[in-house]
Amino acid sequence: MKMTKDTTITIGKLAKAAGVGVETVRFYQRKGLLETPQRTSGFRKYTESDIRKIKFIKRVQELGFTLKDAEDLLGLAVCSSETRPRLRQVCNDKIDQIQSKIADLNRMVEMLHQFSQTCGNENLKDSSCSLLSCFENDWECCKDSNRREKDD
Amino acid sequence: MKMTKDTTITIGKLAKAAGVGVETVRFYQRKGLLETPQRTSGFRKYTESDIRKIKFIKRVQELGFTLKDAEDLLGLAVCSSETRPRLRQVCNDKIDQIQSKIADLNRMVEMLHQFSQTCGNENLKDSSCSLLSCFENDWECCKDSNRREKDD
DNA sequence: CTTGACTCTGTACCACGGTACGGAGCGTAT
DNA sequence: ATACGCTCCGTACCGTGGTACAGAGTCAAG
Repeated sequence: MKMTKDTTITIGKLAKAAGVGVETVRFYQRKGLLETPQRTSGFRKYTESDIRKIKFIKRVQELGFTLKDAEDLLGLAVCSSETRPRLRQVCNDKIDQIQSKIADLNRMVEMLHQFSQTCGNENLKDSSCSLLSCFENDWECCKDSNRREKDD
Repeated sequence: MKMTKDTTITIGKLAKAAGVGVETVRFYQRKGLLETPQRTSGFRKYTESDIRKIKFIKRVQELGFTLKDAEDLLGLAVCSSETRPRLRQVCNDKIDQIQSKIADLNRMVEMLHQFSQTCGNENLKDSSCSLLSCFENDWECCKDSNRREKDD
């Protein structure tokens, strides 16, 4: 069955197409991530675009973001001259956020590589290694500098 | 006060030093992330290395990993010829995991940049943009290919 | 030797992101 | 027209990662 722009589907079809449970769809609606759909005699009617939205949400989640983040990003999906400045802001903030995360992840991979090479070496005597101290030496993870403080 | 290798501190000092709540420390202990500490007349005794561990856990979490992941990584902290092969495996799996996440995040930044440039353009007429379709065109996020299937 | 700050245990509660009912109503195929 | 499958709604429950008590014990300073 070819799905056109106007084809409508029920919640079960939507859920299946998007790879989630029916309850999840209703949950997203309650949370405001999916707008309240049209109904035919009480049954929710969905379209292709809802499938895309849900898949989008799931991808965003997989990348370590929250449903709130997903909502923000979905908010970018429709923009007008009114909303544009605010949306650009959200967008740029998100980019910064992601890039700093990428940098952190890269450092983490670095450390794991290093660990794998030095500590995974059969010739080293036992207990001569510690991932923790690897991190300490080269990664700022265990120092207070340049991390957000939390002194009340 | 200079903290030597043998200095012991109470749970409150530990929590403060690591930037978490006392309850969190006890929670990590219950979960097995921190081993059961020595006690003096009922009070838990901690050392510098516990501070490092907790900070490590928090960093790992910030990068989008679970406490279980943090536990695995902490497991790498002490290795012997016995455990080494298994630890290398955990380590390498984690590297793969992180790298695939980095790749995804990079694609996401790409898309947001693109969105910011095309849709953030004041000269475009309203509603001519959609983040969702940006993603659809260039990112595999909304296609089923090369993603884990979920058909039961 | 009292007072105050800390610790102990256990249990309850919280937000997030769902998942799983039960008891209805609806819609289509035979 | 009746059965079967889907949908409705509400509410309850789950795992994760904490947070917040209450009521008791301990330690150190004055």
